[in-house]
Amino acid sequence: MYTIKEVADKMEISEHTLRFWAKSGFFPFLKRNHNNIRLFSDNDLEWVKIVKCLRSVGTENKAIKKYIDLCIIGDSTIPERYEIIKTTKNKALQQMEELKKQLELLDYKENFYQNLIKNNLKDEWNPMNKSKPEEEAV
Amino acid sequence: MYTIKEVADKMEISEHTLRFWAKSGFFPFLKRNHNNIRLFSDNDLEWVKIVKCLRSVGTENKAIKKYIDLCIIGDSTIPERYEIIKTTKNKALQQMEELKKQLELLDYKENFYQNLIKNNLKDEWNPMNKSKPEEEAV
DNA sequence: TTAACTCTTGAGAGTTACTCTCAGTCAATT
DNA sequence: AATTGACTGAGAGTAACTCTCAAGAGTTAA
Repeated sequence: MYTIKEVADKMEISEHTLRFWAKSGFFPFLKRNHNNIRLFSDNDLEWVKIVKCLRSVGTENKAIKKYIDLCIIGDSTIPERYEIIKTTKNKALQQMEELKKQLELLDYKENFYQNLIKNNLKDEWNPMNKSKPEEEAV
Repeated sequence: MYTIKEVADKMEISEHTLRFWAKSGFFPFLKRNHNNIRLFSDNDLEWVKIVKCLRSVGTENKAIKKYIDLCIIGDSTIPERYEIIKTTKNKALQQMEELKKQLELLDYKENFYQNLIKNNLKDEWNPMNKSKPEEEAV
């Protein structure tokens, strides 16, 4: 059993966020001790993991709650949960592609600046820069 | 020259967001026509591109404004801009790793549900499920 | 054993970055 | 002349945190 702080450290999620998620109903089996303090079981950690996963792919909290509720309902909702996971996975793959594209731009910019620095900031008028250098030097 | 709607379509950013970014000072050279309507040049599109890139990697708007301002100041800020790009790139690479990790979990879940469905939802008591199936079936 | 320190709690205010609504302007079409 | 459609700014609304605060336990140090 783990305190909220331990879970926060272990999962790299702030205590605030964990409390917020708990209040949102994301950890339906989370128990408290006699002092009203939340104690996370290993099973609760699995819920934290899946919530973190869904959030990191941009799933809205409302949709996460829906998934959690489907889990609680039980086996009859397995096909629906399967669809949600598939959709989420596709979203993640799309994000991967987008991130790759942005990394290409960042690579380009990195090289661009590196060259300027290597040449002692003197090639302001390389082909990248047209009539008004300061407008182009994005 | 492009209207805000054309840019919105081309770049897959909402008009609202573009106006919000414009008001935030992210497009310092953006001009208007005689009817006060924003007209984006190809150069303005480059600014949209870099802002979209920085945002998609989670850079705060305040930090983006700072980068834009450095661009406007000119050549003396090249080393600083270079550092920003490098830091941003590292952040993007980290996000890539995180996304890969989450994709593994989603793959696992996908297979898990697929198996349940293939076996007509009958293997509720496979090793994944302990004493209380509904608590484990995350 | 009292004081200091740490961890936790809930309530609620504050923040970021949109996102949307609305009333109004303007140009072009019917 | 009336309608349509793109655009405008101001400002309200929203999601998901993020932070502050006062209060209450338990642990440790003098």
